[in-house]
Amino acid sequence: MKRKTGVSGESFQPSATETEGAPRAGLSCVKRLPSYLQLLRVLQAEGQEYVSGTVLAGVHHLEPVIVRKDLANTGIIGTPRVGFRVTELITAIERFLGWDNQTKAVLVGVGNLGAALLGYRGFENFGLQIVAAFDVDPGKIGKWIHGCKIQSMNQLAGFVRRGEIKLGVLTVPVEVAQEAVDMMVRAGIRGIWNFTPLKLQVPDTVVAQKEDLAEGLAVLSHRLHHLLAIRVPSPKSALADR
Amino acid sequence: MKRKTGVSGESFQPSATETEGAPRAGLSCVKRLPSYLQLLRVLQAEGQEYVSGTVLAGVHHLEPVIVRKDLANTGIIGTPRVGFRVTELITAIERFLGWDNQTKAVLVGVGNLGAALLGYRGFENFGLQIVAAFDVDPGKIGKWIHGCKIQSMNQLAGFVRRGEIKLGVLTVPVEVAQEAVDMMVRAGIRGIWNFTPLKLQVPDTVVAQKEDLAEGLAVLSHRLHHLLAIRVPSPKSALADR
DNA sequence: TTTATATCGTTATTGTTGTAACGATATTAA
DNA sequence: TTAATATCGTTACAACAATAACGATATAAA
Repeated sequence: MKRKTGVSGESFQPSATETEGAPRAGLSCVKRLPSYLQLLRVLQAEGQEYVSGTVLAGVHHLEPVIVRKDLANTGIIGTPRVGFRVTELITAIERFLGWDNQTKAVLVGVGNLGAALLGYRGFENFGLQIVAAFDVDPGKIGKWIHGCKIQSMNQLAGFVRRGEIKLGVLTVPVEVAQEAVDMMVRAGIRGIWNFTPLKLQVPDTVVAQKEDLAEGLAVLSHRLHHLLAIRVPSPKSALADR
Repeated sequence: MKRKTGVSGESFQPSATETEGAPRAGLSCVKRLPSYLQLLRVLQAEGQEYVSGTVLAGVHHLEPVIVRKDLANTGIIGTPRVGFRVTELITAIERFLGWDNQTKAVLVGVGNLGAALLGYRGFENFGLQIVAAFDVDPGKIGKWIHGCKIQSMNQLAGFVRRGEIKLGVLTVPVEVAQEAVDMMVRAGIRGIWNFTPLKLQVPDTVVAQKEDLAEGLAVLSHRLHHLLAIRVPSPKSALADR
């Protein structure tokens, strides 16, 4: 196994800013890892012991080499002609993403979206465990939604400190988003998953990740627009294919 | 047009691999446009007549030149020292994204997430109008959610054909996702906004856009992981900043 | 044993996206 | 009128991501 330290291939980044050791994977890699993980869990359940990068690539319509590079970032090593050990690979990806231990999180803002996220079981697969929900609406406080008691915003800071919660899900109306964020930051939250369309102001000791549905919709609209413009809309052709 | 004495020649322009006219905007551009639009609507409501790319950039923490390039893709032309006319800019972006006319859409799968999306008012700002919802659960069929009647999947094809619906929102459980998609495609749906973690199989007369929450969460986890690893977790420091 | 082949890991090349630089232009101020 | 300046649009350059190419290695077949 070769261990080149700073060759063009993989280590971008002005180096000195990062901590040693980690090859600093690209963003696109990080985004693809969960989809591998999802499939790997299925394979594990089926009792598959090994899986090749080629197979992973096929399912997700990617080039095998991309998969191999992505996986290399997690530190795993495969064997030629065989592939990767499924259990090992799951562990490697989970550790790389910080999903090896369930991360406790609070949810702020129990509207339509907030309630839906509380009810979403899938987060357990992504190392996320929403342990409490907060809102300002007296009509909601005290009620239970999907096994989670809704508490007053006044109780946020205490709860976060006591539980050493590091992660917050932000699903409040955009008008009060920054205010809510300030409270979360003061309470000690270090990462915010932002479902509002606002660019949040946070100190650089906190990371904010914006989840913007409009982005995906824009891409879809734009592509659909082109598609409909290019090919004459003929319902027949859509039928023929599969 | 300038004539620089470049050594490397002029083989740089995006060159017309695409259908005539459009300079073929990048994906990243398309993703940013909605956030500009959101702010522009606010400015319009405030009665602002002009806005500069610099201001737009400042709000979203982007470089002004990126904004100018993005806007250039929509075909708008600004005036130096003044900026862009707000109303014109809104129109240009909406037309570019295909949001100038409300696009009717159906939603398939009224679970937690589906119901939440039905209740989300914001889509009207994105040219999207969900006009019907479908599910297989007899317990849900016939009920109304957020002003939308839930219908049986058997009624999907007829409804889509009669209304000439082109867009579908997919919020079914992953196990039945492909099956639902096949029905949608046969009915004449041309664009699918996919909220399941499955890579859909669609003919190339249909575009499928995957909306993957796990992606964003992965990025957040990974960044948070690094942040917590680098700086010693000290609640004090988080307080100090803003 | 030898050969064929699927797959791995790495490096090289090409393409796409972001940043920097710069001339052009409209408003404001001297 | 002239000078200063903010902003626009474009081009040149740099950083990142995807693709292509290639040697290395483990299994299977001859």
